[in-house]
Amino acid sequence: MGPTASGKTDLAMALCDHLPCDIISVDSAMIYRGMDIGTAKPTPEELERAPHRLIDICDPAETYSAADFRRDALAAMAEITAAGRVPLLVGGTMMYFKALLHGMPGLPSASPRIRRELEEEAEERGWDALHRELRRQDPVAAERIHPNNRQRLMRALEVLRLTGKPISAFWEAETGPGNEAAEATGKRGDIEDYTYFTRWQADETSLLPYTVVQLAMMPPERRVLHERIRLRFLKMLEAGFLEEARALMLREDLHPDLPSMRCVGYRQAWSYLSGDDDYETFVSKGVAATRQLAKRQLTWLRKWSGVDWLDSDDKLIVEAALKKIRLRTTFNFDK
RNA sequence: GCCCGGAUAGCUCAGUUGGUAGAGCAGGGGAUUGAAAAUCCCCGUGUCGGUGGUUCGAUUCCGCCUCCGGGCA
Repeated sequence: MGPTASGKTDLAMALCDHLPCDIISVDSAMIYRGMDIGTAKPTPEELERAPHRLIDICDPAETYSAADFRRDALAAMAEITAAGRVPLLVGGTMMYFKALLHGMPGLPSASPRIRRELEEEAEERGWDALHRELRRQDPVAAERIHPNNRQRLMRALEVLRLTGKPISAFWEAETGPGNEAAEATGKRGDIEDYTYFTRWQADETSLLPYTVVQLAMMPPERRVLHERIRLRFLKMLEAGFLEEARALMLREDLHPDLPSMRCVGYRQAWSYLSGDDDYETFVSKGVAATRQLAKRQLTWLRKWSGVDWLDSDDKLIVEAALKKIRLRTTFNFDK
């Protein structure tokens, strides 16, 4: 784990030279085909050397979710371990790590139809009215969801309409065993991807049937990371990032509101290529958006429990990582 | 050389009828339960270019100086 541009891919590939590992990407942007340069995806040569799973699994017109990731990652981990090897999960999408480690309550999948309806209602009645509706039907959720946060507000109302239950009941279900709401939900036939774990333990990683070693990497100083981010963005431009973005834009079926096109860099490239920003503005916005992403990733990591920290500037980072792995696991890597 | 504008937060600028100032962006902190590289919340002291003068008090008015635009020679 680590913020963008901290060097996760390099370390992971080096670890593969020492350990019988197969890599699983934990990255909500690298899942998209045709989005290579801007996502800092490993090169074809690197992928040849160290194959990554869960890369290039979606078309940019598609959506993917944390729950999809959890399902796919668990399947990949089962395959890898069945082959006697060790899954190495590498990425910076902390929500995916969380979904994998802690599980997800049995919530219904997104419904484009209901989201469209809610958008239309908001158009007529205003978003405040929708928040007041949530406050009436699910005061617990309304308390935790800021009225300005339309995305979450919409999700809470969506769950309410799909299941007739407040989303907060599912949150509570996750933190205790044998919860009534969770069990009731489990019996519903219209709920997909039922992944709720009734087994609940205090240990943060206990939901997975694996020994988990969590390594987080980051430069000791933020400004070092900022400089790496700037240089990497300039490198992407040299490598033809704008041509890649233009090719996506030329597709009739893609638009700027898609999750894929909202990815850092692609969103700013879209504005530039549409003529909304000049080149200089595009570059500075792209770099700033990447810094902001790194900041949010660090907010997750700072409070993450059970991580071993690595200094990404450390020349001996591979050795340091190996040491921590040996310390925390009984797996015999020498065999 | 002369004339006219500018000079205020890291950047772009607003403002102060004279009582030491505030927006956007950037930056920092936080939240995060099926869009998460998403979405949202909170955080604003800076010799108001320098220096003299007027004034109880100047970032604000006046003089000079420096720098940056633009114009005229």
